[in-house]
Amino acid sequence: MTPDPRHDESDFLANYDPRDYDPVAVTVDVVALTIRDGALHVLLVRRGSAPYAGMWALPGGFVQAGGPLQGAEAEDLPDAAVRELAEETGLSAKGGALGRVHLEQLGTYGSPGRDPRMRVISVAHLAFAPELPDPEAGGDAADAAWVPVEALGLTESGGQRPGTTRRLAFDHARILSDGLERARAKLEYTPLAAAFCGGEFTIPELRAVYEAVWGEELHAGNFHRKVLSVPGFVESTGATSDRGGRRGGPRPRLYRAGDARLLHPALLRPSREEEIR
Amino acid sequence: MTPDPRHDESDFLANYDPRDYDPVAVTVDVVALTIRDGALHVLLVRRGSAPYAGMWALPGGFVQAGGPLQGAEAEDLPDAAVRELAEETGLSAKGGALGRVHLEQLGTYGSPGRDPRMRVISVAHLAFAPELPDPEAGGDAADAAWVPVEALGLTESGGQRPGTTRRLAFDHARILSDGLERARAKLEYTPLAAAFCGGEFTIPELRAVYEAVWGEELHAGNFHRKVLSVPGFVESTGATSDRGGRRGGPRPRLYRAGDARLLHPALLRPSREEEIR
DNA sequence: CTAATAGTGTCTGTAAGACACTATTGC
DNA sequence: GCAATAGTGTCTTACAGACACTATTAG
Repeated sequence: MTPDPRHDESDFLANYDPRDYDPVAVTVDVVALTIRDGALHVLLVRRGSAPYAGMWALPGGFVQAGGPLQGAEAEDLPDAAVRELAEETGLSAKGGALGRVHLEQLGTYGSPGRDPRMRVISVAHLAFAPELPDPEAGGDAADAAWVPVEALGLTESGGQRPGTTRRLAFDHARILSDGLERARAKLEYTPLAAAFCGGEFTIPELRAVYEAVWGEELHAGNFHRKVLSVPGFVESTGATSDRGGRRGGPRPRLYRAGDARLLHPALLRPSREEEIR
Repeated sequence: MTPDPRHDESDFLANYDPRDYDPVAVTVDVVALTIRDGALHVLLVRRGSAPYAGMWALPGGFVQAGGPLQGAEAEDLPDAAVRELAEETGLSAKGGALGRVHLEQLGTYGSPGRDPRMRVISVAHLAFAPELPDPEAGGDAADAAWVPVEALGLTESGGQRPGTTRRLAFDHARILSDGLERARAKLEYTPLAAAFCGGEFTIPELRAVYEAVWGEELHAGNFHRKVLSVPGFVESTGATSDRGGRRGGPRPRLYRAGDARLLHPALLRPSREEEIR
């Protein structure tokens, strides 16, 4: 427990000059997912300035470091993610439309050369949102929209198929692919599918979330029984929806999210045989 | 697809001056785990300089940004993690003792104030290693050692119990707790337990890995059957160990890691009932 | 009316966990 | 010899998926 006397903290700060170091920028990017018309959508902005001007990108931007030069308060990473979502889409943060989104860290992307301007480390986040209004472009964004994930032609290797009209900037195709895989996995063992619904939802609505994220049809009867059998997944409100299914059928009952943080037993995807090896 | 003409890339670079921005530093830290004497150990270094001089910390350090000031090549995040492991422990990288460790990104920690010197964003990594030699302190480290995780008195909330002698610097107790939880979860649905063993191992050795990481005893017979029944988890070498169990018993057969990347069905922890809510 | 849907019942195959048992080893 | 261990057999229970069926709704 003998401190090395070569340095102490005041010594470091007295001798430290940021101009001695090559600069690194830190950004946050957000993969914000929602369900619209039964299909999985991601929030994208069209870039208004170089690099990749005109291409589509995940909403994001620089983290406020805090310090004397820019005067802004230092912000935590999740706060930066929410701020960027709000700034570039016109959606209001706390208490507003963004108040009910689930947000978690996805991963950090820092390969040299991923941004042509300088060394940029991006901390990607993943958000699950209930149906939100159309965004309004703001900040550096020339446009902003909920885009069907299907239309982006993502490949397993983190790229986009040739011929896809909406091209993604930077390594955002890779980040989005990773976010989708995380979302698919999280639906298996957490109750986060409910984060895509509002406060109250029916079991068929919940099933539609699973089908949209997994891209597979599920057996309605077995799904219904499974959801109710997992302790804490959903709890009944006692009420009944005021409409039946889209093309007929009885009025489903209403539920809200339960208090479980993990699903046990998990709700596994039907066809995972291919991914195992 | 009309680029906003206000900026182009050369414009940005011509007007960009890092001195206009508050500096941010990016570091990598590594939670390196191994099994020694049937107990889970983590690699720690004792800090030789402020801040937190004399306290223990995860091995880690600044990422080489690349650029004219320091002259170093820009390095990718995983490469930085391996380099820091090598520098601070004397273990040799590629091809050497570190060649067979599993390394993955754990998460990024960037709360303002987590480093008293300046704004520091740390990209934490998680490593699973087979039994490695004792490390030799290097770089800024006054000491380096494999430390039993049990001796660190970690609490669920990411702190350390009062009275624990080895105190962890920065938010490293939180990072280590997160790494342990990730490790426990990964053993359930991936074959990564084999990364803690050498190239060949017996089923009882593999069971000892699970018991050390999960902190629970497993039923030997059922574990044996389960491991062999999961396709691709292990494959037989045909050989037999040259010794029986520590206190007698037949000589177990030898296996090596199979080609599965996911375990299906998963090998679930026995007592997860408490964690669900 | 017709077709689709919500919700429940039932059956079957698979797998996990408890227990039992044998054969083989270290000490 | 004794105690511990590797590996296998068997039984019970739980659960996922397939199928069937009824009641209720939209159009």
